[in-house]
Amino acid sequence: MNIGDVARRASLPAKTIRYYEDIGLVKPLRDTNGYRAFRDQDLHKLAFLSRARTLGFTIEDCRTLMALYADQERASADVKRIAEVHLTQIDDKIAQLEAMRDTLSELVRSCAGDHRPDCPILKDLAAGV
Amino acid sequence: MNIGDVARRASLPAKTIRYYEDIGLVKPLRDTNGYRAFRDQDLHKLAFLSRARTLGFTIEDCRTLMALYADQERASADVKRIAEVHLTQIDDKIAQLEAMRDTLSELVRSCAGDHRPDCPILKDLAAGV
DNA sequence: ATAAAGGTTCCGGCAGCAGGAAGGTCAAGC
DNA sequence: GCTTGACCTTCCTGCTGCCGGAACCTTTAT
Repeated sequence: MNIGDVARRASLPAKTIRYYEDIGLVKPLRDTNGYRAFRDQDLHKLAFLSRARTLGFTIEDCRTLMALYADQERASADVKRIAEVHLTQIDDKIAQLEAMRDTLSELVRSCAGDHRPDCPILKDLAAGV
Repeated sequence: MNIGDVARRASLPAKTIRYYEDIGLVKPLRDTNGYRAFRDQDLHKLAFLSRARTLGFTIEDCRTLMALYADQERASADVKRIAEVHLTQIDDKIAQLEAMRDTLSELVRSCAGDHRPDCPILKDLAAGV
């Protein structure tokens, strides 16, 4: 398979796949013409990556997860721990965004949004020092 | 005021303040020794920036918001529009993170997390192609 | 023969800073 | 007067996870 094929099948941009090769996440063979030659195993890894990235795992997490996936002797506890830490970070991020949203939506609600200069949003921003 | 003073008062790292000067958000004077000399007006701008960044506005949004703040002829509608767009982006981001969280928490819940290799999390990740 | 649609490498850039090197400056204490 | 330590300065690199584009080669179809 050429890069275009795996790109379509793994739903990843070709650019991203080249980058993943660069950082050693996947190691396709090479045809005599210099084209990357992907095996099923490579496609499988890329699909794994695609899914893991969709779930928000960092590239480094992905690297670890793939190593665990390949290791028949792994303990599911190791996988779970990574997912739990990641989950916590997601929760933190959500909380942070919700705090922004709450403040912002209140400010937006209280702003007339007309031609006049008076604006509670700017007032809030400038309220600091 | 030196950079350390405003850093403390605006709760911003000195590094960040230098960066803001670099990109033209604030223009402190200079003492004869080369030190930045911040006026109250500069401090005020930095506090404004600090608050706006806390609410997640991009630097470019901040630039626009500060211009509107300075413009006595502004229409509050212009400010509100920026805030609304930003709010929408925050909502999108939250929705995306919640989707991740839902999937992930279910996977974490279903994983035994013991010494055995069997792991629903990895199974999900590899389920693609 | 040529053109379109693939592929290749390499370089630069994005946001929003942080870290660190190498050095100048200032106030206090001995 | 000298040192110490806390400031300050500029400059350069690096982070995450790619994307866009240039300049060029290969394959396939007409």
